Amino acid sequence: MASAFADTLRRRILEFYDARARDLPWRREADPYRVWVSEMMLQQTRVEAVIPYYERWMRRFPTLDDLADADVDDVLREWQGLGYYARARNLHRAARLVRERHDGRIPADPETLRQLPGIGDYTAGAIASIAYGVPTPAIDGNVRRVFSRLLDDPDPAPAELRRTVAALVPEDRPGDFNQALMEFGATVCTPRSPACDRCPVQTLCRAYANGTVAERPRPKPKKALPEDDVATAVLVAPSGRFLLTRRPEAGLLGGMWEFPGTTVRPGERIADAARRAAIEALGDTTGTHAAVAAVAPVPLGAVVHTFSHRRTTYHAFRLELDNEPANHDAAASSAGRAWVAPGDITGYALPAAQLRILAMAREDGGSGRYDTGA
DNA sequence: CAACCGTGGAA
DNA sequence: TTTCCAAGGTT
Repeated sequence: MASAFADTLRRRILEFYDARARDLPWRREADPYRVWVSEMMLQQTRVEAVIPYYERWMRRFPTLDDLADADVDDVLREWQGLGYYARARNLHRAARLVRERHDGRIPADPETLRQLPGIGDYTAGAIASIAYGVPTPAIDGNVRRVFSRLLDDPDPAPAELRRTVAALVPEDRPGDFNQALMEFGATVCTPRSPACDRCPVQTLCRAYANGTVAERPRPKPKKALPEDDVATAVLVAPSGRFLLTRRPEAGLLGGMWEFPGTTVRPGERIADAARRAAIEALGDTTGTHAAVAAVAPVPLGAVVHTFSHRRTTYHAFRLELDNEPANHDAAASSAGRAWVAPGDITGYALPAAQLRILAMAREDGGSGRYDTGA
């Protein structure tokens, strides 16, 4: 139906965008690489949180070649604090794939984009429409919410929603239209307390007419967060270096560095678990097991951290070795283990909770202080 | 398809 | 303090 509804919606949403669009760093030029990076960072992440990361990223990796040439550890270091670290790993891997399979040119076709790691339906549509002017929809949480209200549908079916939006995307300004819908959802048709009194499409909104705006879309039932306890060992050498280990690529915080830690077993004393974490992290090749076993773990305190799907309490302990361990080389970091001098810590990508543990370790200052923490 | 995957700001 | 949840993707 090439209806009055469609025409009015297109016109008013684009008028809104022309008048109210925020001046965001990635909107200054439609370079495909810049659009791609911004869309990856914006996945499940607020605009305000992304801006400083985007600016820094573009100074560090100005082009796709700069990114493809970089080590994954440098990429993760740049992503540190932004969360969902698989995004950074996927972006890095995809950059190399683009160079190998697409002659270094980011594809314009949504289906081709969709094949790259980290790019799903939304991101493929966003890159194609914004960077290349391809008339294809880009349906994110904002767009879903906007149409849930416009149609007064508590739970729009993805396939039908896609058809609906696709029929509305204008041939001349597809990227602006997609961004306009998102901008509208983010600044006017917000999840809580939407600004219906200054809504440019209020007269088109069935939920507004029915008084159901606050109930659209229907929220998903929330699940309780599992909790666990992790004993963390801040293992310090006489030189002041401390041990970091790299997490496996798959799973939580994949590829990030951390102080050695282990989940506390039922009935196990937390200090014993911390010592066990240190011993397991040192591996079989070192002769320091006995030394670790003889050291008394000094409690530094606890850090409670809420992830997307679980709450973890890190119980941190300082363990000071009497003798300097052998392998100090940075080359050892390839083995996923590194003795790091305090001044070199900025070279390692650490998750938020680990940075808090590091701060506690520095406050404690070392030998002789016995802060039992919380 | 449901679970997994971070972080921090707002209410 | 707790709850919500944000320009989603992968398995």
